[in-house]
Amino acid sequence: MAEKRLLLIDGNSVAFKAFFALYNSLGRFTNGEGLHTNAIYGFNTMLETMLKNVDPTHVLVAFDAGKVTFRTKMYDDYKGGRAKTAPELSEQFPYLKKLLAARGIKTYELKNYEADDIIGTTAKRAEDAGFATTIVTGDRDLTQLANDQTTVAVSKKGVSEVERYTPAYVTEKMGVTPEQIIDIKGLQGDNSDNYPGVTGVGPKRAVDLIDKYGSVEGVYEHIDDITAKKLKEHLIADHDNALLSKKLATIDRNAPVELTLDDLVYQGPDTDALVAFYQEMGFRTFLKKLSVDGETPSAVTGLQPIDYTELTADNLDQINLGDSCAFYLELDGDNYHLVDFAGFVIGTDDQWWVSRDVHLLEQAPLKAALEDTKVSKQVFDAKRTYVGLNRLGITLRGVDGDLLLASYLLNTYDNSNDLGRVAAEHGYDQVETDEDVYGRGAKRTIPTDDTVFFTHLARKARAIEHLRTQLFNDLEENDQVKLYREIELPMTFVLARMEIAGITVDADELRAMGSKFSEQLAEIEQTIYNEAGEEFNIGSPKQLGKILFEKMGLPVIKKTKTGYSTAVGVLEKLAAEAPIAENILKYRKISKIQSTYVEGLLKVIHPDDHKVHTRYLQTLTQTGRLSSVDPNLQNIPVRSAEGKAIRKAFVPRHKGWQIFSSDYSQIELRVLAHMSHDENMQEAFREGQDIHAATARRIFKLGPDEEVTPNIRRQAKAVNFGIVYGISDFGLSQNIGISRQQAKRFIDTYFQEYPGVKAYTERMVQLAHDQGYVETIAHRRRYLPDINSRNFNQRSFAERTAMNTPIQGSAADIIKIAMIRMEDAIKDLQATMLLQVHDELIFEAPAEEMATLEKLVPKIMDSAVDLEIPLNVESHYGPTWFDLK
DNA sequence: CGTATCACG
DNA sequence: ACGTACGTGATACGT
Repeated sequence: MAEKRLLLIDGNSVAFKAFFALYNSLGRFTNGEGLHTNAIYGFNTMLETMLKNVDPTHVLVAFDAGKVTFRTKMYDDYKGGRAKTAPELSEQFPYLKKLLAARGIKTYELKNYEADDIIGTTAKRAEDAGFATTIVTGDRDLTQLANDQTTVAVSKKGVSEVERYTPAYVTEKMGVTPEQIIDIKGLQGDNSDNYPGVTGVGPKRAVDLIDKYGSVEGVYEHIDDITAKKLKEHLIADHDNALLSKKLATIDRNAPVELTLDDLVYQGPDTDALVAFYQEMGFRTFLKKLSVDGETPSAVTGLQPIDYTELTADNLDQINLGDSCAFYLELDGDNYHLVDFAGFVIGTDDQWWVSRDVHLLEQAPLKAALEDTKVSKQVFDAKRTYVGLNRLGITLRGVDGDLLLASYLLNTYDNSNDLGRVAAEHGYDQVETDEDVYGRGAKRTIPTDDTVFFTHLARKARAIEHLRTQLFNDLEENDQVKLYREIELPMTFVLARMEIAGITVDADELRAMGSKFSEQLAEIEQTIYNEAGEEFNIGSPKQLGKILFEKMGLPVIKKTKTGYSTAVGVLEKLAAEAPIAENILKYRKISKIQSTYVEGLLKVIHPDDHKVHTRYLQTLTQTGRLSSVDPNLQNIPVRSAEGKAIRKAFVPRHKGWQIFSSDYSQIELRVLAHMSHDENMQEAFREGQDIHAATARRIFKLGPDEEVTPNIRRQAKAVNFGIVYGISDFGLSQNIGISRQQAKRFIDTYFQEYPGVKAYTERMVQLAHDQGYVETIAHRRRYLPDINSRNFNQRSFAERTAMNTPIQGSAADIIKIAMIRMEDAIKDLQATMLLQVHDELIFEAPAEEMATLEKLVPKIMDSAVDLEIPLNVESHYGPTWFDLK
């Protein structure tokens, strides 16, 4: 290692990168005063890694001085048209400088010059003085500075990871030497810095030309050797542009930088200043890293101490909870149906009782308080708490506040299952995350140290009590109190009871299917090996790709990031000329069913009750739908005959009982008809028409006597789906295998025929722009920050979600309302509601209740909300989930 | 731990 | 010109 090592950092560009790398977590990174800290956090992460890796003797962070530089004098529009820096980022720069000062790192900016030029100049001086230099930047243009003594580390997508550009690596990666980077930029220009280059020359042609002729000047010396006519014309016409662009791209290595290398000596941080800074920013993790030994945690973490009392059988009677308390049941893992209990905390008004012995909860006065509707409980994740207590024989009642639900409703991105995280998102910093206290992944354990564990529990309870008012005020402000009180909170207990009920799965049936599938798999496997001429792992896309496209020489239809695509669409195209493709598809289908459904389900059948108990995640999706895990019972096969057979194993829990199911037909299109007020679409639903056929008549302009063929109905159905998903001509064309132009004509005609729908899509996008979010009929919100993104993809995605979320989310609202009313409606029956699959509810009940359910369930479902058009519900029942008729 | 694939609405 | 359908979860592979 060289004796003198210089670390040079491009301050603006790294901060920018850090800001966007952590942009999705913008909400999580704010300090007590509401200052955003994501860029500072990311920058500091980068600093820690680079300081460790480079171990520099000298450090400098260079910043841009302002908009006007010598380059803007050369070219007025340099960096013109750039959107203003986000205020959430600009506000962080002063603090970034404060961080650097505390770390003992020099910062520097120079009027009329950019950070690049300071770096280029300093790097050159360092080279002359025999330094080894590392430049850190987010901007690949700086790789022009790479040479034997200087490496350019360009930060990758995350901030702490960098790609190190040595001259050899520059050539490998970009196809030219570091010195030639500026020639490339000269020819191709730079969109983000807003200078033009030569028309028609992109990265590919630029590299070709520079490879051949060495430099921009070289290209023009040999201009007559260029045979491509158009290219030559453009080169001649844009000669001035090319020279100017090259100049603009060239980093000035002789800028009047006043700092000498001696000014940059790095002696490490001022620890006191750094601790103070981390505290100001609320950087807990960084603080922890600083406190190696000796220091008391509270001084470092900024956490106030907290008092608590350990409960025992002897002091139980001293508890006084009054009419309201906070409660947190700690479990040793995610699956609350199975995992061990770890302890609990209960209390109010800074009186916290804690214990590891959950059986104390079964005794007076705790059990009574937990079951008393008049003692209002504040919790975090009521469903988890309800199921956990149920295992102890306690029925939780009187829950008034669920912080997790409230937080999710306020912002669907705040869906962490960790109280500490959620608290931090709402600006409360007096509780650590479980990850901080218990560790992560395999290393996660409940601490054996009572003080550590109980302190954390007490802080959780205090956080629940503290945050309650704030979150409820926010709900009120958003007009979401009804959504919380009348939908999500009651829903959580309905779901808890469904999860506890579980659904019976016939393991013998599954095992029998499993052996049949194994035989089939063995047979197909042999056929495939014969066709391929060798044995290989069919389950490995990589090995499969080699066989199909290299050994067998089949045409490559699509590529993925890492190699050849072997997805269904590709194999279907290949099937015509290669029978192996058909067999692979068959193999895939069966092995999917075997591993995910036969083996997967067998693993989670509870040995005592022969049931599976899923967990519905109520605070995960961005639309308000539920999701189902461990196992996922919302994706049990139905579309293929082989897969559907799995449903034979889902049976009622008693002999003589039946499985009963009701589903909304086309609920999303009906919601669209309602929200868009489109008269034509509403008419179709009011008259009970087949909506896809009706759409087909309209977009294909069929006369009254013309027949809707299955094929045009299928196409119309795809267009209807497309509309719901936030249509694009490309997406539609891909889906039904037509040309993009054809797809565009379909969409145009669709919007002519359903003008209300067109207006709806435009209205939702506009709304998202104006208020930053869209809403469902029950005021569920989804924020769409990307709606104003300069990135086309991100913006387009946000626009499609703006159209889709109110539809999908309102449908989710509707079935939730139905489920809550359903519990009450069937309370006198033996029927039990078991599953929800987005637009479908599944029950088990004695055969003699079928007739009742057939009337009752659809009635509750279709009257859940009052829309401008009717809802339609269809019901089926049978001895297993497979045989519904 | 990320990627590809495929199961569902 | 950009490069796409919306919302999920589980499994196997390979780094």
